[in-house]
Amino acid sequence: MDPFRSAVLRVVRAVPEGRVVSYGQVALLAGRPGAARAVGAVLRGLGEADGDVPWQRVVNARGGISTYKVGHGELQTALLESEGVELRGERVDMARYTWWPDDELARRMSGVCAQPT
DNA sequence: CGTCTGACGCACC
DNA sequence: GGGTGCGCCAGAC
Repeated sequence: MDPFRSAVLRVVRAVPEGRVVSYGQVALLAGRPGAARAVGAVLRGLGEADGDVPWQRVVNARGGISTYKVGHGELQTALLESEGVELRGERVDMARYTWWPDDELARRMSGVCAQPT
């Protein structure tokens, strides 16, 4: 009942363990390029029923942990490290951990998943 | 409708 | 590297 929210959760759920994506990336993959802030708003509203959404794999474009602003920075960092993502200071090495769906997966996500060249 | 807000991003300085 | 400003989208009033 909320296309945007559904698309966001679908994309985030597709991110593999040990990999990360940025808010802007999620927005793009969800079919709303530019709606990075709105993605954060969706994740901010996650509840108990969304326990299968790996929100910790979403960081900002520079690999920074944005959840410190809402008091979840320590938790997110711990969760990421527990799945093998190394943090340099308070940031993730995006060149090394960023995930993009391959064509096959993109097809399965049945959305507007244009992959940047 | 108009305004404000923010788990953002980018161009600048 | 840090800091500022502005545009962005979706929601809440």
